[in-house]
Amino acid sequence: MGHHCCSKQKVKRGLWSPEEDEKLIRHITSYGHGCWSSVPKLAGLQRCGKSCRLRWINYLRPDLKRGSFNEQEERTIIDVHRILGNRWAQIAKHLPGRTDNEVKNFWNSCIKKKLIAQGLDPNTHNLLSLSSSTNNNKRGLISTSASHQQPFTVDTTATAAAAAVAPIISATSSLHDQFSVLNESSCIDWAAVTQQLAALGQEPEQQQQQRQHEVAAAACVYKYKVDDDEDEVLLSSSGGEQLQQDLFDATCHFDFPFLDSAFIAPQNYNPMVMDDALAWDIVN
DNA sequence: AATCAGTGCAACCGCTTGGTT
DNA sequence: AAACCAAGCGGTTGCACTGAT
Repeated sequence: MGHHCCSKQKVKRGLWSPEEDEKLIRHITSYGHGCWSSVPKLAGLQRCGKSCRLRWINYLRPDLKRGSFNEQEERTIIDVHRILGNRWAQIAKHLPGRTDNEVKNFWNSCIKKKLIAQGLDPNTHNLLSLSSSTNNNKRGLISTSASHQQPFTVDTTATAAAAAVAPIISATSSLHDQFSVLNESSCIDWAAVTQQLAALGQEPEQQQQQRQHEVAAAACVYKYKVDDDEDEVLLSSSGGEQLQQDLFDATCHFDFPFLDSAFIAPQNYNPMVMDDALAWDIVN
């Protein structure tokens, strides 16, 4: 089966030779790539434009960082994946010098297994035992973020809230059965979560910090709701007020806490939506 | 030494998105 | 509005490499 994009041409497939690499590098550094479909002809390559583009982006680009992922990068991938799901290109944007393909491969070959070994569902980041029940819920809190159709869909039922907060609580070992953080009105009592974190004084500082960031991230996701019909983000406060903003506006100006302790860019983000101010408190 | 299974990664495929005509 | 095209994206495949038997 040939490429539909270049079925007319006789194109080479498979691994690239050093000579082909050199031709592509020479061409792009001299003239830029312009229209990719014209690159093979101009560069003297018997490849399709798509293949050239991929080779350049994933392997030849000079700003690529080679070598294995470090601990910080791994942490970032896990944290961003928890929010965004399998949106590799988006995740890669948080890792300078890394490509979506690289992140995806690293996830599939390494991180996934680590999470499973830790008893976590790599798709939902929930405990494996909880995931089976929440998978039936089409609008699970963080789990549905794996679908790029509705990346921030939120289920505000108590079950979903419990599922969301479970990995955070369970990860703090002794708090396994502390689901009291969920109050009767089906909302997560973030202040209680914070209090319980504070009780973890004996936890190593770094671990404590990580845990706090996880709660902050979960708190943020909890605040996002996607209106299926309008394709807009509703940022809702627990008081029932709603602030509507364009999806892109909202996400573009939002700094996830695990990436930067400075957290949210206040000039672009309305702090009123963080009504219980957990995120501000625990980070600042 | 030969074979086999497992793993990691580069590359491909098909679909979607966005821009242009 | 429809058709077309290029670029981008995520899932999947294929192959080279490695370690175990």
